[in-house]
Amino acid sequence: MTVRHTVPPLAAATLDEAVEALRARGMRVSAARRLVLEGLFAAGEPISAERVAAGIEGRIPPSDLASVYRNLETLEQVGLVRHLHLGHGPGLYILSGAEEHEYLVCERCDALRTVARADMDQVRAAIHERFGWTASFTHFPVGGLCPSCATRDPHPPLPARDRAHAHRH
Amino acid sequence: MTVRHTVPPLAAATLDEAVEALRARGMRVSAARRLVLEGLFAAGEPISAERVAAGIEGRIPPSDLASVYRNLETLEQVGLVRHLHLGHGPGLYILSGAEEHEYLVCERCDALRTVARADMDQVRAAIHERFGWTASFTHFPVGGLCPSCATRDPHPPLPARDRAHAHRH
DNA sequence: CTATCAACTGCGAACTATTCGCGCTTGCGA
DNA sequence: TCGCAAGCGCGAATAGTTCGCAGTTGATAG
Repeated sequence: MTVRHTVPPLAAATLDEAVEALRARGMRVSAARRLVLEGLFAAGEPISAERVAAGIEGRIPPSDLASVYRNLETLEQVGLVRHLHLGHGPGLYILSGAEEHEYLVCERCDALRTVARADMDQVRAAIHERFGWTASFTHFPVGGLCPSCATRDPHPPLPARDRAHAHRH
Repeated sequence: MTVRHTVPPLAAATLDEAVEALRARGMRVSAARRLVLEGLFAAGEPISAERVAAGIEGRIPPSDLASVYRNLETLEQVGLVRHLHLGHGPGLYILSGAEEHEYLVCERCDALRTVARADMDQVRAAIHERFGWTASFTHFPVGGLCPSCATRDPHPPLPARDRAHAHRH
């Protein structure tokens, strides 16, 4: 996860394509590495290293967690994989698909919306115009409130799971 | 850091005001708690729990890290404090000032730009119009490339700190 | 087809960030 | 000024991730 988010994405449509990309750079295609790729192809959505190592609910054989992390990092350096953060909890990894995705998360209900990069272009333009920043929501999503949470009371009385100290008697 | 980012902010301009806010909710103002507040007022920028506990380079007496975390959480529940993530590394805490701040980080050079909430309103509007999301960049910043990194080569040849495996012989 | 050897693996331990359990202390209302 | 729950400080636990190292293996040269 220590890979900078400035590596150009390298889209591979299939496992074989990804494998080719690795070989083309003189990198080995070990069993463990191939397994990580298989896992990411099988998952098709952002997934934690832990879940890959555990075998993605039986879809691939379980493997060593440290190796999974190492391979995710390697694949990320190549550009085949990227990671993102959707709130607290572990980092999530995903293949850099042909179509780049960007994300919006609801900080109240954790709803996740995945959008094509192009759908965010107006927003990106607004940011660029105002701040000169070339924004990207692939690493950090757009946070905030989803439509339904925004409509409901935007500030619930209390976070529900802990109301200690919240009284006055 | 487990506090939802949906707690309404509570701005306190001075330590005394913050202390008053706590008392007004029947919460105690212990030495350790006051120290955390003093630290945040002294720092005036997003700061890690670790750094608060260490005494902010001698500006306040050092204190117990677990207590600092507990107090930050408590203060966050009240709305006096919020935290954000600027890349990897520890969460950073800051007082919710009178003027809400939002952030942009450069994912290549780590430059941080702090802007008033109002400055982001056009961007927020663009997001709202397109996705219905009520965006906020206080918890997750806008990621991307700062003006100067975007102008220079947006994809440096390699992340500099690790070019192992990067050859073909 | 086999040997070679650095890349890679798997395992355990280390590390960073954060939280918990618990017995002692203390802020504050009565 | 007393009582006692809120809060403290300490140590241990937990989650997520990385490191060190001895053993294994994929890709190439022969």
